[in-house]
Formats: sequence, C-alpha cells, structure tokens
Amino acid sequence: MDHDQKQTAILQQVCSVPKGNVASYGDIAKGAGLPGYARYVGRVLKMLPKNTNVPWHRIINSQGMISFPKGSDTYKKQVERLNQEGIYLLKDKIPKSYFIR
DNA sequence: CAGGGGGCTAAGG
DNA sequence: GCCTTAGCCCCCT
Repeated sequence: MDHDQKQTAILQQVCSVPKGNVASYGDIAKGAGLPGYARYVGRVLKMLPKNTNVPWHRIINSQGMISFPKGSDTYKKQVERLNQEGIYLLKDKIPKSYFIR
C-alpha cells in the first residue's frame, strides 16, 4: 500500500464522520485500516488547503481536546467550525457524547 | 546515521 | 488535574 492510498483511505474516513459528530485521530486511522497511524492522520490533515471540503475540524485527540495550542488561530478556527454545527466545548474538551460510536 | 519535532495514544506517578 | 515514558507514524535538518 503506497502513500496515496493511505492518504485517500484516511481522508475518506474523515469525510465519513457525520456533521455534528467527532472522531479521534486514532479512530480515523483504525477505520482506514491503518492502526497506529494516528500521527500520520494529523500530518495528512495539516496539508489540506484552506478551502477544502474535508471536515478536518471534526477530528480531535483521544482526550477530547483540540490538538492545537489553545488560543492559536487554528485553534479558534476549529472551535468556530465546531460551534457552527452545534458542537460545544466544556472546559476546553468535547464531551464524549459527540464521539462516533 | 543521529537528533528533533509534529493536529497521537495509552499507561503510570 | 498535571507531567513523564514509551511506542507509534513520518518528515526534516
């Protein structure tokens, strides 16, 4: 399996997360058939263009927290996008009830 | 090759 | 809750 296929599989998994729900990097990797590729997922999402239709904001870490420095532009951006689909943080964390199950 | 660093994770103090 | 350790993927200098 080459790089492109992994990337495609990952992005496809990301796009499969319904609006109003979230998933962890590890979950995405797992669902893409690539257990252990959590960090790889983050690396892939990092290079997406601004205008992408891929819902990168629905991907968070296993602790339910946003994996950006709190207060950074990207952090705010992600929070805004989540709020826009009815997802709200509690003490900087996203409640478990939003996770895909 | 060595070292450092990322949108990570699970386990232990 | 915090921090460290070890393990995971990869990339860059």
